[in-house]
Amino acid sequence: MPDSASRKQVTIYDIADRAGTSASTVGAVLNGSWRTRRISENRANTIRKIANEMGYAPNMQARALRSVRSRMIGMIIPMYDNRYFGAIAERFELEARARGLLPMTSCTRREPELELATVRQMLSYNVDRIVCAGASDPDGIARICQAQDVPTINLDLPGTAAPSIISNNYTGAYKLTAALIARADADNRDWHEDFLFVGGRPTDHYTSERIRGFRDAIADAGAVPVEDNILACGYAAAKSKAAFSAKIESTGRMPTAVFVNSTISLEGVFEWLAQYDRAALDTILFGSFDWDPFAQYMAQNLFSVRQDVSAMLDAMFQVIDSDPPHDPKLIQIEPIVISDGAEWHAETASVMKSEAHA
Amino acid sequence: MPDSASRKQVTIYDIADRAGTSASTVGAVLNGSWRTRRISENRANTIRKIANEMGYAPNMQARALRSVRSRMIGMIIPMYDNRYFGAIAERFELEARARGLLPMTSCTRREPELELATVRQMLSYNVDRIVCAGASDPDGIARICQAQDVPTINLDLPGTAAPSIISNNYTGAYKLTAALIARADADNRDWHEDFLFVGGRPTDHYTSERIRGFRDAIADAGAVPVEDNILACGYAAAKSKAAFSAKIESTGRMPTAVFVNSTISLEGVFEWLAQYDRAALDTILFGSFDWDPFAQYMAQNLFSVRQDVSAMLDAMFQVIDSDPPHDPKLIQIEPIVISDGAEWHAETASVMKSEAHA
DNA sequence: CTTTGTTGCGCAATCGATGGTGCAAGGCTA
DNA sequence: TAGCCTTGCACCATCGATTGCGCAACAAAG
Repeated sequence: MPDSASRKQVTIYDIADRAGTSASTVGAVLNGSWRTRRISENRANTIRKIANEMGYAPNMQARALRSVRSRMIGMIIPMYDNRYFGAIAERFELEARARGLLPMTSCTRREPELELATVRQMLSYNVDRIVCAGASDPDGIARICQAQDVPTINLDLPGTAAPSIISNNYTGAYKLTAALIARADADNRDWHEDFLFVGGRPTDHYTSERIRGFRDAIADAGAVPVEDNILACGYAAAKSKAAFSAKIESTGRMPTAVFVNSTISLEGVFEWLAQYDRAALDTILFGSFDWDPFAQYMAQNLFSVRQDVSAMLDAMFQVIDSDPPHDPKLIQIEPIVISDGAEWHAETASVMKSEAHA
Repeated sequence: MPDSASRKQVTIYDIADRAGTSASTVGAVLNGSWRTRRISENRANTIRKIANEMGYAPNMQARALRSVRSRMIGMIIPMYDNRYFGAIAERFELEARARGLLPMTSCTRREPELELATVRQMLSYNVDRIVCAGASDPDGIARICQAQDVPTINLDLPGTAAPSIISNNYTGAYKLTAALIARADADNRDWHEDFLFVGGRPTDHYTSERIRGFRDAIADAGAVPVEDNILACGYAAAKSKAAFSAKIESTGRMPTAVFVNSTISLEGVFEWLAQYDRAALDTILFGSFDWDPFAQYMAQNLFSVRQDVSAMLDAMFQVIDSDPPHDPKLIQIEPIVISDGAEWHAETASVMKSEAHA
């Protein structure tokens, strides 16, 4: 029916013509406000029928222009290259769509400039809300968005200017460390001098919390954390590989246990071992903060922290759905420690001294 | 400056007020059409200065409403849970942004219904173009989009109604199979009866092409492909695990080599081996169609096909940028075989009989 | 001093949906 | 039968950017 050049989309005006009514009536019927506008049941039915026949779909640009709300929700996320962020993106899209929102996710590679540019671009399109997952500067983004009355919410990394939903990195690291210690003790292996922490930046929230959990778990096991064993060398595989390599060279022996701070850093450690000491893959106790299916099968003794993406996103959408809006507050979700594909339960959890924020 | 409720965004009217000119002049200056509208250099400069001061950003909804083009480009993709699609999404966003387009990627979980619904939703927002990556029914989608004059382009899976950029699955599978055979021969191991193909659906394009490459490589090596060894059991890890398990039980021995059709299927195979025969991880020759960093370190002898995402997306954007638009045509990009982290070169490549499409 | 051109810019319609307001027709009461 | 209320709908301004058209001012030409 629509001739190629002239008419691209069916509009309420087209429907109004066919139905012999006005566009405002059609609009009211099709957007659901017809009851309050006192359109008769009959007319509503005819209009809906015609709209169906003609294949009407609202022009969201026009709707957004007029009503200010666009029904789009944006999300920035560092990258898609690990299971954690992949799962976040997937779940986010699912939940957004379930609410009739158009999800717009964009990966910003942990580059602060790109994060800001992307947020500004999203604001240009009048997104109703922005989720900042693992953003470098969530408060800066929140400020820009607040200027345009667009609420934000932080995921994975906390901010002070908007509600934040994050994993409890402290307890996750504590439990992971405790699990490695329990296994080492069970195997009668001495870990006191040979327990490494590899990867991450000491300045970021994740890493500082995880190091705190690592230290506390060691201390609670009656040992003294060896500061030289904490190699917060950055995340990149190449960096963790280099740091691990240097450490091995300087001590001249393999560690008993290694806490690796991110799967990307774990890649580096595994690459080194696959290259220079394959056998060690079966003897070293690995702890990985973040889970990956292959990593899980790779080493004999790998414990992983799997962040509870479901729970995090449920909590986030609960905040989003809430009315009136939440104050900025921090919600921490407990991650899960996994060993051999199953959840690991800390018998030692009770000895944890301080779960509170530092 | 803007009081919270009244003014959310700076508009061309605000700027016009301040500059003492008309909105159309401001609009022309800020969208670049001012030269053809004969606005003086001076005025253009003042307007730009004021726009900067006031932090102007165009309302894309309004622009799209008027000019029909939205400067958004959509992409549907099956999932984010492997490196291949993750890399595609990341690269797509990068290139789109470089062209001033807002990328909108959405994962549709290989569900045809969800794919169509998502496409329709994107059309509602007037996206300028849609990329169908790994879509179940690219031609169906193309038809819907053509009705609204929105061009589509297929990635990863071909269609007939729009240009398609895909990996050469046939040569990839051929080379991967040849690499495994070469290794087995070098090790003096008999593979003739013990070469499995695991994973995928025999009806989909990927799988049928890869099976064809698998068969041809075996035939070209002078053997007869064993049909019972082709376990196209679906992709899911649980399915490949079950199929692999059943095969082992029925033959009572480990295969010499396994061609695994997707990393997700590889997960299932590795899971079974990690559970029941860890030692076999170091003896079986694995071929994985798709690359994963951990899988790469996992087994002693793993060859992977890494699809050339860079080349694919370059080719795709070349088609997108081209004017006049391309006819539907198929562009095949050669994937890369990787062994021990480095590209593997087929000495045997020359014996490949038919690289042509079946 | 009139005609013809050029430069520089403003006016107003337009895209499609929304929602305030107005108004006719019919029913009901006084 | 006038007055009033309810029902049912249409009219029109509006959101912000784009664009065809027109017109004033000034210069150059005749």
